[in-house]
Amino acid sequence: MEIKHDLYLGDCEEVLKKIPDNSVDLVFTSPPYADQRKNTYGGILPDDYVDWFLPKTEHMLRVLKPTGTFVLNIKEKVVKCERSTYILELILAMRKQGWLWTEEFIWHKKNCYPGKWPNRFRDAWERLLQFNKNKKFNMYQEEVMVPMGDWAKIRLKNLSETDKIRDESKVGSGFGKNISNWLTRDKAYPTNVLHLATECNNKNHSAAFPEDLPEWFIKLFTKAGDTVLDPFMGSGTTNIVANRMRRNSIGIEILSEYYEQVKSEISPVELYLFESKDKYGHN
Amino acid sequence: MEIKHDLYLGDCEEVLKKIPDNSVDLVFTSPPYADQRKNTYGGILPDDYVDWFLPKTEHMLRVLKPTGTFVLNIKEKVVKCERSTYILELILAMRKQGWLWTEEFIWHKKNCYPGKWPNRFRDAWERLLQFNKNKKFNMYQEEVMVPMGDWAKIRLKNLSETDKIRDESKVGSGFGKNISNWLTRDKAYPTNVLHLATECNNKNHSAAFPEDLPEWFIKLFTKAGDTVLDPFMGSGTTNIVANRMRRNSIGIEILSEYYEQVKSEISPVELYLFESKDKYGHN
DNA sequence: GTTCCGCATGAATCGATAG
DNA sequence: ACTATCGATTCATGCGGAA
Repeated sequence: MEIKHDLYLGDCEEVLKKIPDNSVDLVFTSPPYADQRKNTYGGILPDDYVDWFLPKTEHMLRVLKPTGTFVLNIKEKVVKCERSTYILELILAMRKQGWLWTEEFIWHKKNCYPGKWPNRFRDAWERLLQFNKNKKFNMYQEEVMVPMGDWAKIRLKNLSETDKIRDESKVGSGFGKNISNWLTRDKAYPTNVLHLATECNNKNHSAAFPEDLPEWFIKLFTKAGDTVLDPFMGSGTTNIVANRMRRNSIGIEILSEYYEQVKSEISPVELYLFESKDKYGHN
Repeated sequence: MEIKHDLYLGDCEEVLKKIPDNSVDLVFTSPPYADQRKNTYGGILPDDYVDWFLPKTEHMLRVLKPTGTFVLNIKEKVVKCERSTYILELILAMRKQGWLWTEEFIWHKKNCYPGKWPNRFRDAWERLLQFNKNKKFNMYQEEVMVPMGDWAKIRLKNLSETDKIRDESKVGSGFGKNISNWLTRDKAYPTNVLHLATECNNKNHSAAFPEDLPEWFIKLFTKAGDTVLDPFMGSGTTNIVANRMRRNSIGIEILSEYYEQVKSEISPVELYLFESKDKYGHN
């Protein structure tokens, strides 16, 4: 299997025009938040954010496959003692553009930024907005299952014969139903709340998010050989993870410093021998 | 100290008119969500929700003291494979009404509703939207501090194996690493993410939220003798907790069944002897 | 007094079936 | 085509009775 990584230096809106329609399986990105990272994109004012962002999502909508997903990591900051509303407005505007707002995941940052203020607590969560083109999209739920709670071990350890027969007793307790399903089960599906530390165990560079974050969504929404796009590449976490997971990736970055750094870390083409038990594939 | 509880039977918009301006320290409520509770509250359509709710928040804005806070517990449901947007629109509309959207807390429901669908995971969080009249408002942060030493001991002892695996599956981040930090400090400020389980009452009596939820916000935003209002009282959790915490309360409920039940549980006036070490006061 | 286990019950959501 | 109802699915928690 051949995995490619296309890294572009330039403004994301311009570069996106070069990418063909319906060619991307997952867009995962964390754009510069309003008024943040002033040095890179010049610091977009909260009031201007929607107008600045919409032309870009227009292109993302075009390049995304019908079965693909767009995951947007973002969190509004506080301006004059209030949460900014530009993300709410962005969601409404993107729906008018044709996106479906499928879900909002919460990233709970277990070790969030420290600080103390008289009128608020530390902000320990960010939004992960899921958008789609269609109601039907690819989702590989089994890839992100988590160990089941301990109660299962304790409760289902020694089931009596009557418990197994309880199928018949129509007391819809839910548990009587298909108890046999539970006997073999040691994993549960996760929820829409993700518990991840913010730790960027990167060597030196500060990434906007930990590798676990793109990894989780790449596992969930793509399979090996698919294509992942990050139009605001930054230090390239998404692309590096995609490479490790044998997904093709496209990265766009406006700052040559970041661009060169990521370029030096990822080789544009990697060859993988066919393996019947592909760690990240779905065979 | 004399604590009063005024319970009203009737439509919340009508009853609110009787309540004087600037008389309430905290509004904590969980209104019927759109399209939910059809059997009891008739079920407001998502498209009609903002228009239905705004006249009520207009009154809440009036009755709230300038230093007071409005906490709104709500979560949009899925309609045709998409999250409804009426809450986003409500926030924008309330700001035009004069509210400040100060913060959004997350209630992480550890035991959320089960189920499995091809295109989404279980919804494990709800919004707790904080609105204020002014940038300056009362906030008693010390009252909700988490006792670190004890918490760490208990937490570590009771920590299940799966918690360890689920949490720490990541880079050697630090489960053991931080223990020493916990032991040295007494208390820590919480964040804007609350971890509470929903109450699963085996009894007849069902509440929309656990008592811990209003308790936390009552501690945070009021002191003993202050006044708490819940315009959608339901089973009266907010008022019952307020009573226990020696806050005056006002409850409004449109269904006589709920109204009578709560009325039988709370006496309208309670007298408390002065105590120098008031468990819930701030002396 | 503990610990253990049976059990009911959730602000759910989708797809199929019925009017 | 469009809405209304119903069945199937799923997991964590606290209560209460038993050991």
